[in-house]
Formats: sequence, structure tokens, C-alpha cells
Amino acid sequence: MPRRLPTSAELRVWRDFIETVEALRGVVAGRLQTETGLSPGDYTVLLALTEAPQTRLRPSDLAVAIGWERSRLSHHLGRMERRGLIRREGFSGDSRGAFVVLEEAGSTAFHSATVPHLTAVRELFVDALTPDQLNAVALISGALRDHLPDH
Amino acid sequence: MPRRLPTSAELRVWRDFIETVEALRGVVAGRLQTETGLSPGDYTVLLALTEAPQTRLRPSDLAVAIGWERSRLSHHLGRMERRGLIRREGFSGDSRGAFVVLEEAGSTAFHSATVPHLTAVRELFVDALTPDQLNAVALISGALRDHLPDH
DNA sequence: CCATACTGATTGACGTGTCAACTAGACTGA
DNA sequence: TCAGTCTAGTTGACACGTCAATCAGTATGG
Repeated sequence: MPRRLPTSAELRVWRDFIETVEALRGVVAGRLQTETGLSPGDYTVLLALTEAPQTRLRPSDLAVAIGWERSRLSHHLGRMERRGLIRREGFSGDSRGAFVVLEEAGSTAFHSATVPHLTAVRELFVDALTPDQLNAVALISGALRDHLPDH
Repeated sequence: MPRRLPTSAELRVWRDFIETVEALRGVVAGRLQTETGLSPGDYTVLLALTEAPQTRLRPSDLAVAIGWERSRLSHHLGRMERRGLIRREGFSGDSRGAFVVLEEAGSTAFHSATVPHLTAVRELFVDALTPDQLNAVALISGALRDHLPDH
């Protein structure tokens, strides 16, 4: 049984949706970058480390916590380490393992980034929508996510 | 006057939203890639060229048509040219100018990609939502876009 | 006429992501 | 015990994006 293709109206909704979200993400990322020197990825990693006991995590646990692939995380950690935001530390025990440790500079950067970040989210996202629309967004996210393969 | 920060519920909506859309985009892109060998960027460029008179456009016009920065387009065209999907051609007149011309291979690739692409959009996006939700998405996209700086 | 500014387009450097391959230690079962 | 496998993590190659610089050709004003 052949299944229908999207109508042109449905396709337009899709394209507008994707383009808008991409633009939105770009604007938020740009503000974060210029106001705090951190990328969204940096922020995500630093948030997870900040909340971790001893502000340290094993890479795999960190990857799970933020939902990243290990290789992506490894590359990102390399860049963050070069900038002194985090540090890698050996682990006595299972010597495959390692730790990612929050550095002072990372902690400082994170703390000075949180208000600008939250402000950007409010201004560009929350303030753009009515409370009803915000609820709708939550439902729509859930529906889309549940409809994705795997999860 | 100090303005409020997002509540944790609002923040959760934001994060779920961004993560879901990113995942969705990734899945659609992955399907397009494996089923047709084209990236979303390739598809966008090929679509614009296909619809252009003589299936050729000046880079600047192409950039405007698809809403890309010229430098991004230039890099992407370089990659597409290497694969034989498009070709660059000089322009007699204003010799700064140039043309991007759709190659046979590009045309073929595009035409064999359109059904898989549309199918993926239907399955992963349209089918996941009720008609009301789809309407809501359109309204929300518009609200978010209108709230962005510049536009 | 010519210095200057503008326009079209490309380039290089670099951050970011994915995929596949690799290293290396730890586990497991015949 | 030791081959096979699993787990943790890194690496290299490459696609994609942004930014700033560059280049060449066109237009403009004194």
C-alpha cells in the first residue's frame, strides 16, 4: 500500500519549522558566545560537571548525562582542555578509565554564563510564546520524540 | 527593571524542544544520506537549481534564494563540484560574476531523492502530529521567527 | 584620470559533528 | 591459560558552518 506524501502545506510547515529553530539556535548560540565566550556545547559540559559530585565525572558517564556520543565528547573535551576549562585525570583502579575534572576557569566561566544564557532563553523563546503555546511546544516535543526510531 | 529568568519548567521545555528537534533533524538527515547520498544542504541547493530558469543561478542569487551566507554557499559548492553534482561557469559581462550550473548527475540525484525525502518528512514529522498540532507548529514557528532580532 | 569605495566571490583558520578504525585493559569460558 | 570479546576512550578523516581576510573587477567623485 502506497502511503501519501506530505502536502505542500505540510511541507511548508516542516521547512519553516526547521529553519526557524535553526535560526533561533544560532541566535542563542551567538549571544552566549559573544557575552560569555562559551558555546552551547561548552555550557552543557560545564553544567553537567558543576552538578557532579566532586565536579568530576568519567567521560562515559558524562556522555550519558548529556546524551552525546563518546567520540563527540572526546573531541569537545580536547578543545575545552586546550582552553583550560577542564582537565583530564588518570584513574587508579580500572586503568582504562579516566576522569574529566572541572577547572577553576571552567567553573568561573560557567557561573558567569548562566544568567546571560537564561536571559537569552527567556527573551528569545519564552517571551515569544503565550503560555498555551509553551504548553503546546512541550506536547509537540514529546510527540515528535516518541515517534522517533529507537529512543 | 530586572526581568525574570525562565522557571525550571520553562527551561525544561526549552531543552526538550531543542534536543528533540536536533535529534529529528539528525534522523531525517541520516535517512536522506543513506538512501540517496545527499545531505540536506545538497538537497536544498539542488532544489533551488532545479527550479531556476536554465537550471543555473549566480551564486549570490542562489544564496538569497536559500537563505545562506555566501561563504557557506561557496564552501558547499566546492564540495558539490568535487562530486560532480554542479559545475561553476564563467560569465561574460561582469566578469566578477559566475554561474552555478546543475550537472546531469546532480539532476539525477535530486530526482531520485525527492520521494525518499518527502517520505521521511511525512513519517517522522507529519505522522507524529495531529492536524491541530501541525497547525500549532506553524503558529509557533511564526511567533518564534517574528520575535527574532532583524529578520 | 585615478584613488577610493563597493560588489561578487573565494579562501583559510578554526570550531563542531559523525563515522569508522584503533588502542588498551578487563572479562569470560572451553 | 589464553583466544575471543567487551568496554573505555581516543584518533583521523572528512563534512559542515562562521568569521575575517583577501582578491578582482566595477563604479564614483574630485
